Amino acid sequence: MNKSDLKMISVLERTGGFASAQELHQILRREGDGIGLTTVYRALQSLVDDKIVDLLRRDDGEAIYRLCGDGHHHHLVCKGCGQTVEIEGGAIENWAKAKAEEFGFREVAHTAEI
Amino acid sequence: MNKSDLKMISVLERTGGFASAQELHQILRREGDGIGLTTVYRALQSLVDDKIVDLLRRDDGEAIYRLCGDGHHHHLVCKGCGQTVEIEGGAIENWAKAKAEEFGFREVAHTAEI
DNA sequence: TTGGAAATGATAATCATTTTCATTTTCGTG
DNA sequence: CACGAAAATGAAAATGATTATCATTTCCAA
Repeated sequence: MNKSDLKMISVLERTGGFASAQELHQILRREGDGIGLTTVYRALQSLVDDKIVDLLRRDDGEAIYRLCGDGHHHHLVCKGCGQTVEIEGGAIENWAKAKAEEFGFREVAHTAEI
Repeated sequence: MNKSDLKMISVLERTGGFASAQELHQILRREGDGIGLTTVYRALQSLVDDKIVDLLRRDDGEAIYRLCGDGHHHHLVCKGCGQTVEIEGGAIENWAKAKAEEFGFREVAHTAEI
């Protein structure tokens, strides 16, 4: 956990939602931070390894990141107008957990895009 | 729906599971088909547009394709040993549909990774 | 047969991500 | 403080999937 890691956590806290490495790099640059793209990728990878950050994928395959644990939730996104609704995912959690136990899996993680 | 499209459907039928464009191209080449990589990408894109093929993403972001409609299902994949279990997804379907209607969305599509 | 539209594929361009590698910073120890 | 090793950094090049170009070939209706 070095200076760059903390910097990335800070940006992710400020931006809230999801952001790609490239976007996070641009944001930091705009704020006057001369951090390099390489370091951004390295820090994010390190945070993902430490389970501090979640790694997801956009439709085009680009990696996007967000802080873990700020209350797990799901979204409904309209592909037409882009409107987003945040919803609680209790049902899907339970379904996943039940199915996992049924088949003898542990430590279940999941993502759901509706 | 041209000759290349049909060729791609045929390979996808033969390979069964998921495969990337590069892999499908190699398979065809191995079989003596001189089809070009460009055409493979174009045919797959066309099939996705026509809802004949599903486009998913591997963990590393690479696009993988499979035929739609061979019975919709879900998988549990152990991140440790790679073992895969296929399961029916009735519960998650229903949850998605219910939530979508609750918020006034239509034409719901989804993917779930457990 | 023929003329034009659609299909094809080699090649180059794009773009995110990873590697390489030389330089700088950090830090413990004498 | 001074020194050196180890970690961190970032510029630049390499990689690999995907897309855009564009000249050529195949199809097909008139």
